[in-house]
Amino acid sequence: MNNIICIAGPTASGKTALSIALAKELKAEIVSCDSMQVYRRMDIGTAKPTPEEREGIPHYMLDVADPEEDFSVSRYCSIAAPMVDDIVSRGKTAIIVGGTGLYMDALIRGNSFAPYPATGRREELEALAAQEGIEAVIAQLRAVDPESAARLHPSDQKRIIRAMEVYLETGETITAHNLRTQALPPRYKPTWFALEDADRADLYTRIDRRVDKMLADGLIEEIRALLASGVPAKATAMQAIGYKEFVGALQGHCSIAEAAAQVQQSSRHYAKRQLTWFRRNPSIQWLRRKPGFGSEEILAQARQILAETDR
RNA sequence: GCCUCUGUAGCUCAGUAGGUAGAGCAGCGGACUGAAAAUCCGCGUGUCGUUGGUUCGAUUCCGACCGGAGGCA
Repeated sequence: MNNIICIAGPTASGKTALSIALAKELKAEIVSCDSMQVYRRMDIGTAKPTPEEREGIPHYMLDVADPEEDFSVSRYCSIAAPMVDDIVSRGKTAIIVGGTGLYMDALIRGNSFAPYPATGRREELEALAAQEGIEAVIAQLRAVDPESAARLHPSDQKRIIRAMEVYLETGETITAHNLRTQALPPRYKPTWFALEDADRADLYTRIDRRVDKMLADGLIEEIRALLASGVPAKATAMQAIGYKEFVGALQGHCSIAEAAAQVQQSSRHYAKRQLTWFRRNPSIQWLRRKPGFGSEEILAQARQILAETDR
């Protein structure tokens, strides 16, 4: 039974169109898995499906946070998992679709995460790194969790600090935590799909066009409204590609045209990283888009694979 | 028409006192457990414009030619 289907893929690869077409055929409901579409009032720049595009299919995990809030994988899972369970309990299929690989894997595997430090410890560690250098933090980490200290690249300050704070906060090293949680059986056993262009250049062309369209659809106005309503320019949500660059332009750091080119560039890089993430998932069945393929050919591929796995 | 500068990686440019060349960006590959649209790592052969000459050896020196930029008329 395919009562849970995952659709992954890079940005602008056609995930939304496929998910809705499939949902109509299967009478399924859609659970978004996107770290930026969770934010309200960020619609154009996140390519959130519009109410019309949704064609009446129930969508979950869209607009579940305000842009000034900090969101996280763990928060995503804690809201999304009950929704998936609910859909399945009603005898329906849940289609989990999105490009945030970490969120999707965590939701499927049912990962548990070490708690966020509430004590200002992260700030302390960041201050230590700023004053004495990251080596000071690495030295601390090496003393309690030599595996992490060796595994993490010295430049990856974010993960080094996180590894140290997990230990300080919980008394368990992140190495031990990961080993323990990864040994747990996965929460779901979905049918996995991911979209990829046979020719990468086609993807990049689509990305460029999408950015142009976002601008034409009023992305700048959306960002202005966000800033005007008090969303800080440094909020996590404002780190989103397509937002941070135009915020810079609005602050006078560059022209809108230059920012747009930067958004296209960042999106291409991001798409590549997404592909890298999904490629290591051996369960994924790749739907390859050849030049000239429309959504119909992709849907046909998915339909065929589902028919085979359903037997 | 004459003079000067210029032609090296997809792009912008270094460089070789003659021993076939290297940065940034792009591109490609990878990592990833409470910021993930974040964060981080790795990968540089290209007719050195074309063609003659000098030389053991030329991308490097000389000539001609073909592009490009500027100047003088």
